[in-house]
Amino acid sequence: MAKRPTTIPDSELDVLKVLWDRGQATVREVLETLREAGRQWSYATVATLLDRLETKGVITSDRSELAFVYRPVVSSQEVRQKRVSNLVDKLYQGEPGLLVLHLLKAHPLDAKQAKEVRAVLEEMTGDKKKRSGEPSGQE
Amino acid sequence: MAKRPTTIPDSELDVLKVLWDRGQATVREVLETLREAGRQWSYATVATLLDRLETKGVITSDRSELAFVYRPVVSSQEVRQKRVSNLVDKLYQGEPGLLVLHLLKAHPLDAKQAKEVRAVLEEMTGDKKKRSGEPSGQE
DNA sequence: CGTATCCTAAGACAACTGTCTCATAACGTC
DNA sequence: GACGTTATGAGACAGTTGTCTTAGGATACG
Repeated sequence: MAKRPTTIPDSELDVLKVLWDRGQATVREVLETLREAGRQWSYATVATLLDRLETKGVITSDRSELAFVYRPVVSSQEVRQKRVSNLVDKLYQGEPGLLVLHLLKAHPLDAKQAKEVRAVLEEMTGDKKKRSGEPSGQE
Repeated sequence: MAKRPTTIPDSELDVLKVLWDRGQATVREVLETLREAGRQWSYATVATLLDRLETKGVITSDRSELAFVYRPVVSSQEVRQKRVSNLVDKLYQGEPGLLVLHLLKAHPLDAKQAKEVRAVLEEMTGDKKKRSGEPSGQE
């Protein structure tokens, strides 16, 4: 049977986010960070989550020190990309535009972001030439 | 321990989508529709999925006929809304604007949708007065 | 050395997902 | 009214997720 695609459940995502933010961290550091953010997990829970992430190949660990140091292997970009695609496919008939409209209608943007969005739109329609080689936007 | 929030996994979502499309359907009808769409599930699988959806309160069944007729209770809007919120919270720091930007950068819209988006933006920034009474977007 | 402390390993365990098998009840038809 | 068709019901079963317990190894420091 076809191996299910690697999926990152919510709890693992919370852990992964900490690694994205700090670049790397030990179990305890992740734990502390999450504690501050309100997640009341036990040490073992965090360790398990990190372990599962590593098994999935999403992060690696440096085991040369006593406490392993974990580091992300995939970027938040990649994960976001995947989640968004999935959402669009499942609920927006594969039409990202529908999701954009939905978002704008449901949550008004603040002025700054509205301006940014408009800028992107400009570029898209005004500057028609396909800039397909664009190296996937950095934020 | 707090009951986990009602979640609709992908397979159930596929079934639910059929109900949204057709308004209502029996197990067999759902099965046929999914078959045509390429989903090779057994009758029992579809029945289970419908059953689980009903348990979750997402759909209801009319049991007066031999074959139960299932009908959605929650709209696609609601489900979409929830999924999007979750995505934004988990991966876009609760900032819908970031997701919008991401979407626009990653997938150019076609002209029609671009225009629509612009229109929504206009309304948002130009017409500042809170028109909160707007009857929650019909598509 | 002794013992408190921190770390990982192993795995438990219930709930949820993905899928299916089998039993059994209702129906339609000759 | 017996037979094949279709339906539901019950539940099996492996894999995933959410969370933790317990055991045992390494470290630290008096």
